[in-house]
Amino acid sequence: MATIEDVAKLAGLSRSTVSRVINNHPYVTDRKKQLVYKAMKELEYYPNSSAQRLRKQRTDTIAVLVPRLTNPFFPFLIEGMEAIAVKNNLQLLICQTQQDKAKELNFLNLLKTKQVDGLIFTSIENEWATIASYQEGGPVLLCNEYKSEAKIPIIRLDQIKGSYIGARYLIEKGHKRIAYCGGMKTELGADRQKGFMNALREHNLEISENWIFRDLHSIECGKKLLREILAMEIRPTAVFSGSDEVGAGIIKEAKSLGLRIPDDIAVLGFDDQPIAELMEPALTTIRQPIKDMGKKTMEVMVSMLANEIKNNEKQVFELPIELIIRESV
Amino acid sequence: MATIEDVAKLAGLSRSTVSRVINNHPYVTDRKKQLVYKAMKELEYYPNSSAQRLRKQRTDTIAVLVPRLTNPFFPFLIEGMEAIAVKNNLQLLICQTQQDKAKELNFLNLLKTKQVDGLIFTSIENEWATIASYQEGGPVLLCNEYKSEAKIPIIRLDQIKGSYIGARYLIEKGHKRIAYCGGMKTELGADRQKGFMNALREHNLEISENWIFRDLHSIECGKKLLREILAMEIRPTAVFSGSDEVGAGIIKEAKSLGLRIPDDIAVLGFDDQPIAELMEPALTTIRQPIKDMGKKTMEVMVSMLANEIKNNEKQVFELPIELIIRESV
DNA sequence: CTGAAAGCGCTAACAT
DNA sequence: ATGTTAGCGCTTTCAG
Repeated sequence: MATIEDVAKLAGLSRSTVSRVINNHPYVTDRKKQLVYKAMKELEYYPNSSAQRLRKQRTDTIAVLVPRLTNPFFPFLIEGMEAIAVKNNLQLLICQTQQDKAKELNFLNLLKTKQVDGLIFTSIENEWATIASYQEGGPVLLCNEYKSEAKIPIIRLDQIKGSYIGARYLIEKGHKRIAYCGGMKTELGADRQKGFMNALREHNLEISENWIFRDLHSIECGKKLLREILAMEIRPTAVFSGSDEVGAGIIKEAKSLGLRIPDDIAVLGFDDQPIAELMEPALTTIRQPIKDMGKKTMEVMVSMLANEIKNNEKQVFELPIELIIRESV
Repeated sequence: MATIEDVAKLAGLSRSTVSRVINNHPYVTDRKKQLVYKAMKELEYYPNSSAQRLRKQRTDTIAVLVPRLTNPFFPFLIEGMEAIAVKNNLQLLICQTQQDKAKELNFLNLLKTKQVDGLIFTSIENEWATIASYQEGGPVLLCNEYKSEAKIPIIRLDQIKGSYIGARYLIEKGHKRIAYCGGMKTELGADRQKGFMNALREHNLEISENWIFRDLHSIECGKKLLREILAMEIRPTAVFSGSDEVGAGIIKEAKSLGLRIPDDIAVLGFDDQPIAELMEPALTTIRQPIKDMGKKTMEVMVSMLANEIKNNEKQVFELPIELIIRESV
């Protein structure tokens, strides 16, 4: 493989000049520029990116930590991020944590080993205190999930409001016994539950402990949840399902058991993913502006790389969330 | 940031020795090893990956070109690849071509600039002749889509057989007028159509040109396709839809127009993605062993990196394909 | 078993 | 406007 030296020799110039044309620096005569181009072409020269990175102390790469790509939420989020990244000549390194603490920590080393210039969390597995120490490696920011202790930019939705309007809608439709499905390990999960509870409290409704389901994410989980509900003596009449996947599973299982939706049981989704609209009945759900959130996140990252936004300053960017009314409630 | 030099000084040793312990070389006294570990910890030292790459002339990274991550087929494929990659200390660089020729070509430069050691195509936008010249940069292989001219390993399914068994099943169910949906730009698309046609020919059936649909991929496309079919004078009674997304769109639209499936129109999907089972009626489809294909692909890549499989030798690995009978046919 | 030294390929002062 | 030079941080001969 040809090196910059080979190009310089063939063009009869110095390495510096070749480097200048590679990097589009000014002050190079057109004539010499052509000479360089010709030599590069002749030798099929391509700059070695490791050498460039080592020398420039910059990789123009951003790590994006996601739990898994098979959850369609994240590909959409990435699509938004990438749209802005390409405009700024940044490359994304997509890292699947598989919800594994050790893997997440491992990916943080990308920052320490200078393999990436910045890092974006879209989910958080470890304690924030553990993660915080990695910040020296470069800009770190939070998208989607968040920790209020984190002194960094956060791009998120108002989850309290989201679940509040969802729950209120269920109540307005006459439901008094509503099951809730959502995690409590994350702050996002806690906020969602808070919003849900706020709506219930406003209407003097209560929720019994066994109507609360934790850590359900998949279609299968939704099916199982429905079966559990059906086995209860006092059954909820509606489920706040926390994700469109779980909601879809509930609907699917309900129908195969001969239940009518929303008459026998109402289902509210979360996210507004493609399946929401495909279900029969179509899933009423809470829409998150996923792609916009991705875009905004990358815009903030770009600003941080340009030092326009400080690394260690808390700053919350909140995007709107809305209820999409279909047929399942 | 601390460098290897700092660690060496603090430990009272040479850079070479420190490097040896970083890379787990034999022949380092335990005592000195401990000294090094202690110093590394004290200085919070992490090796600079650009420097390592430059020196080792290796990145332990494989580029994976996919059209887009929002098509759920690809996240599953990647999941399979990654399972094998992590076991072999390889990192994946996931690249979305967005089905753009120029973007695809651009990603090929990752090989020339030595940013990755190998590259995997899961879709192909450019002519093979254009792509072939990039092979010098390192192992290149084809997964899912293929070009028979390509003199490299190919991991694929028997698409001719897949669509043949699908079409035969439709015929066995009594359908004589079957619409076909699929691309012709790729060899994969051509093979699928070939298998489909084979089945028709065996049963002396014909297909009229306007029952053939091209380049449909999304749910929306499926909906539109159904409307077009309904506007025809002589309507097909079944659709070979080429993907579960398109199939789902057809079903959704059919139901909202009050048609019964499969009585009024039968639908056959392709892939067996999660939505296939969720649809009402559930989608009969042709299952591709996506995850296994990903795994096999990465296994072959590992062999190529170890020079166990030659770079420029054609070799086809074919995985099984099967019909999943549900309710839509 | 350990250290000295060379150099991977590139860019950016600095000098002219 | 161009060339000279000094590294970026690391690994790997080679010697001992």
